[in-house]
Amino acid sequence: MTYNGEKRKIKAQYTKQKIYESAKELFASEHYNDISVDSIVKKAGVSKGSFYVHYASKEALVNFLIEDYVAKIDTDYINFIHTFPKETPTEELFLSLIAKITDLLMDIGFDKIQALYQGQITKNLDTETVTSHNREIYKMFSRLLERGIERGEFKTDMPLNILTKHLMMAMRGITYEWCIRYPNFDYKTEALTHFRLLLKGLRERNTIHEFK
Amino acid sequence: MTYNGEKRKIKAQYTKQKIYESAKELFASEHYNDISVDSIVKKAGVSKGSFYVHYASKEALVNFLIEDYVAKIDTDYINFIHTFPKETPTEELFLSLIAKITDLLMDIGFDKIQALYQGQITKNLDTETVTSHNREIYKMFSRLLERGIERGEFKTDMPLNILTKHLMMAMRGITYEWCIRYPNFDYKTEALTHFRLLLKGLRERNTIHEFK
Amino acid sequence: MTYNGEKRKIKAQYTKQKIYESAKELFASEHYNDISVDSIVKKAGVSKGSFYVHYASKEALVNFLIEDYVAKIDTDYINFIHTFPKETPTEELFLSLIAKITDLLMDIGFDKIQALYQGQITKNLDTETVTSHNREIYKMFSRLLERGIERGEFKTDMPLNILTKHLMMAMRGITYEWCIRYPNFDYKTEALTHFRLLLKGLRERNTIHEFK
Amino acid sequence: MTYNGEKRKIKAQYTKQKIYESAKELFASEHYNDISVDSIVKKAGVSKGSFYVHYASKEALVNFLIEDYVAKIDTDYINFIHTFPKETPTEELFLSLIAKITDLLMDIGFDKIQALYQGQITKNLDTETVTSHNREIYKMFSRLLERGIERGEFKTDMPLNILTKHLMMAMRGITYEWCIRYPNFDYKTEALTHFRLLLKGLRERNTIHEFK
DNA sequence: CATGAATGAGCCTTCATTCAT
DNA sequence: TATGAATGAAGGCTCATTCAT
Repeated sequence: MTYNGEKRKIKAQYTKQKIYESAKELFASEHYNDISVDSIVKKAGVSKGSFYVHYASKEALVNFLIEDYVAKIDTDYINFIHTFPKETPTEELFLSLIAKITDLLMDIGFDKIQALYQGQITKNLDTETVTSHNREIYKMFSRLLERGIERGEFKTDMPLNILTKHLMMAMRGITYEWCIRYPNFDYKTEALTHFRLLLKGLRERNTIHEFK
Repeated sequence: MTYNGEKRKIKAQYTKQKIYESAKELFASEHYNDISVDSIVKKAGVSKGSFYVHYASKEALVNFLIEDYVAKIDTDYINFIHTFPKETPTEELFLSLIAKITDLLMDIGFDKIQALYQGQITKNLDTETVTSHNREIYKMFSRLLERGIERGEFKTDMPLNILTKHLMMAMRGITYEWCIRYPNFDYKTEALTHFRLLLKGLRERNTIHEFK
Repeated sequence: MTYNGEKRKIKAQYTKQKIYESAKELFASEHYNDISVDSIVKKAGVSKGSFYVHYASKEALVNFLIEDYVAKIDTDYINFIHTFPKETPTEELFLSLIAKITDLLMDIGFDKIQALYQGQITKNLDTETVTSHNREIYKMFSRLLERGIERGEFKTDMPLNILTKHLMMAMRGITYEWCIRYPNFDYKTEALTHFRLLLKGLRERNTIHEFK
Repeated sequence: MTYNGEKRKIKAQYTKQKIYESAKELFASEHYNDISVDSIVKKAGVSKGSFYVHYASKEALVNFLIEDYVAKIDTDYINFIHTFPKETPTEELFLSLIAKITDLLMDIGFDKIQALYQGQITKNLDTETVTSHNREIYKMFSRLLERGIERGEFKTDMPLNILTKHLMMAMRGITYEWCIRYPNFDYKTEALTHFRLLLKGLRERNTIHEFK
């Protein structure tokens, strides 16, 4: 390993990064199908050949991009619950989490999220990574539900994991709605309203009749 | 006028149909963006020029495709409620409608619905027809909710139209989920479960605590 | 020749005429290259097949069109000179003729004339007919020049036919200018000014009268 | 930087040149509208993609073609007058300029000029560059007229700029004539004859000298 | 005579990928 | 590593002409 070799490696890394950042920005500002290798390398100020030195294909880069988004989303949830006092009602915690998620996604940017959802349905994108991201949210949802049930706030005859999946599906549904209604859709407010509606059905009560 | 060419007209109609069917099949088997006029005419066994004799543009044909799906969907809802006895609980009616919708969409075919949802988020497609289709479901949902409230089965502090919109959003969300999880997603069952969950929150009861 | 045969002939003539008229209008309203057989038959309300029954090709029809314009232009020149009293100065006659020509061409319409000039330079059009039209103007110019010379108003050391050709070329040049400058070009005024300039060079030196 | 690829650059330039030359030849041998990217690349022996590596569009290439013609035209006028002795009659200077212009245009080639005039009347071409070229000729004409008037050789009651415009129009008219009469039109001779005629009208009346 | 469906070459442009330098 | 010229299939669409009815 010579000094020169080290330098080259660093420079190469820098080039790769430039390509990556350019793609990221384009990904944010345009529709998925409008992004071309040409536009990426032009923005990055590198040659097309360089692109293929660092990434096997356009699709490969896009996959990295997705993973990155996912990683960012995952970042902050982890210790979320611990910031709340123990006596906080679980429903309140839940709605706070929803608010946090919507804030985060809006922070990431509508365009990227739309691209993500487009990608998912177009199947051009690897859903593996996206699914893995959801695992983090899944864990949060699951924990909160568990907490609610343990504390006697929630009651359900569904298995916990099934219930969790449905709440996640609801969250995704709202996000899809945001994607197709933007900008005429108040993402956060609608999400909160929707989850209030959903959680209502989980509340413990003394009613008797159970639907079939 | 003997030069009316009845035979030719029939043959022409056949050609148009062939193109239509080919597009339909491709639409079902491939991703929306992968469908080309070339692929359509090749499959139909006609010339490219022929395509443009019968359809103004590729987009026009796709719109016809969508409209037909939508028309098919609309067909059967109309007299749906009337097939049920008066004493049927509204929640049961509701779930039957959900079952009907999912049956219908599955009947139309996963591929077309996916294309529809793809189109909506990609904004390449005219959402006009789709929106109008939803109006029919909207009316059904709204009517059922009204019925439930009137009969003292449902209770809500939300305005009716807001509530209706949220239920529709939920339905769309489930359908989106179907689109991205297919074939590992039991559309009908999941939809029913999800709406059971949702409707639970609407049930009249004697509980006191109201969230915030 | 049966009655039916007669009727058919008449109807056929009518169809041909309809096609002709439609082409004429399109010729007037659009650029030459934008006229398609499709647009012509659509406007005429006949079938494409009919077009080829009556005209061998698109080009053939266009040639007929040109001939028609030319014929119209020719119509009125013929007895032009005779409407003026014998004592009218030839220069005045000349300028009147220029005014008449420009009036006529403007009456025919800028678009058609432009198409004509376009056609001439693009060589898609048969220049035969156009050339023949010019023969009429040629005759007029030639006669007037002769009159001027005979009456001692004009003087030139050029042969009459050469001189005539140059005046015609000037006329065409002005018209070309009109075509490329339209609508910011006062065709008639500029033509008159230009010919005043040209004719000045022909005036006999000891003549006194200054035109207008 | 050893990956500069000097050789490749040279080869690329050669390719670009090949495309350019092919377009030039087609431009010369065919009608403007018949030139296609396909025909150009076929003649050049390169791929269609290559075309778009070197030129943004077909129109862009055509514009380069025009600009180059124009640039060539502009080249030599500048110091033209100074090559003549001070005592040279202005009319003689004028006719020399006309001769120079016709020589130049013939040198550039009939085909290109025809394309230019075609483009101007078809309005498909940007007239910007063409108009700017004319500015140079305009200046020359204007200067010569001024000289003639100052030296008492010319006399006119028209404003200088109007007169200049008419002379330019005459020049253009002759060139248009050349375009539509070629090859049966002696461009240079006719232009000289025509301007002799025109300038005759400008001569001061008491001057004696008769040009050649 | 009239019809209009059918043709297919042609149009300009885009783009992911390859490879000699 | 880096370059960018070169590729060529593919994209949607136009249009003069033909021909079976």
